[in-house]
Amino acid sequence: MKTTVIADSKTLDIEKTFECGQCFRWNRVPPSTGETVYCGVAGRYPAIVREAEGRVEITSDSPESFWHEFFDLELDYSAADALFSRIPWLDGCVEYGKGIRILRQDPWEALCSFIISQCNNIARIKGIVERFCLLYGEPLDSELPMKDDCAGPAHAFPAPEIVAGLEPADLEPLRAGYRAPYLIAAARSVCSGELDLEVLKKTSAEEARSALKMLPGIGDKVANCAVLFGLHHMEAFPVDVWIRRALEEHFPPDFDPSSLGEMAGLAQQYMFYREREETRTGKKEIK
DNA sequence: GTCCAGGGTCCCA
DNA sequence: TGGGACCCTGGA
Repeated sequence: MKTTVIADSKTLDIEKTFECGQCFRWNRVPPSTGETVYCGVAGRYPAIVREAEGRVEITSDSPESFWHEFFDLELDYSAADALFSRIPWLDGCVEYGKGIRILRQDPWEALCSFIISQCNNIARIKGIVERFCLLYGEPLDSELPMKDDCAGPAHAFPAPEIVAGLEPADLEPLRAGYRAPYLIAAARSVCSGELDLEVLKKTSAEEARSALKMLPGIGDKVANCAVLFGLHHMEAFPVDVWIRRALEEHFPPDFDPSSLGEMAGLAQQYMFYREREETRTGKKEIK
């Protein structure tokens, strides 16, 4: 177990990164003075991430290189930021969202998380994911001093091999409703080799999207989220109710998000974060 | 207590 | 192309 500094807090803003809706397994620990602390699990590594005095440090068992990759610190966002900053309203989103990183999450976990997300709110999505991990995820050995809402031993995300052997009734405790059969179908497709998520990382975003949409319960939105957040195809641009509202309100009717280029997904996260934060903090009324 | 919307998808007219 | 059904929950 060791603690290492992985970034300055301008490059990586952990609050924005964990709260911009791309991940569901990181929880804020009630704040003590002057620091922001989250705990969660990435892959098989439980971790505590702390931001204070302009630095982000991580306590975990995993090598520093793992976290560099997870937080996408190798990729330079500055050219994309500059491009987005030339577009009215989106320039403000860049300012608002500076420090967001598109996490390199496990593709299977991302796929399941966004299957669960459909027609659901973020608090409930997190609850379902949490119960899923507790019930069917492998308990992880860790000396990490989990505390408060991170209490108890951490669990890995349930492996597709486990989920493939389940029946919808086995998932009833999740209270995932009609989404439960979709999770099982996805797991069976992965286990049979029909759907190979590692291969889809290397194909085009379009090919990956089409392959995912063959599965039941996966339409445009969920497929795009899995492609962006799980496969790290940065040009994917998921359109949900928040983004639709933003596009209608702030862009010309013929605006094509693909004009935002190969990093369009980053713009999507900036927009999503601004829309949600402004609504949450009351700077903006919901229509 | 009721009502409604929540990072959708699918099916059928 | 549009509307309803699908599960369930937190907040108004």
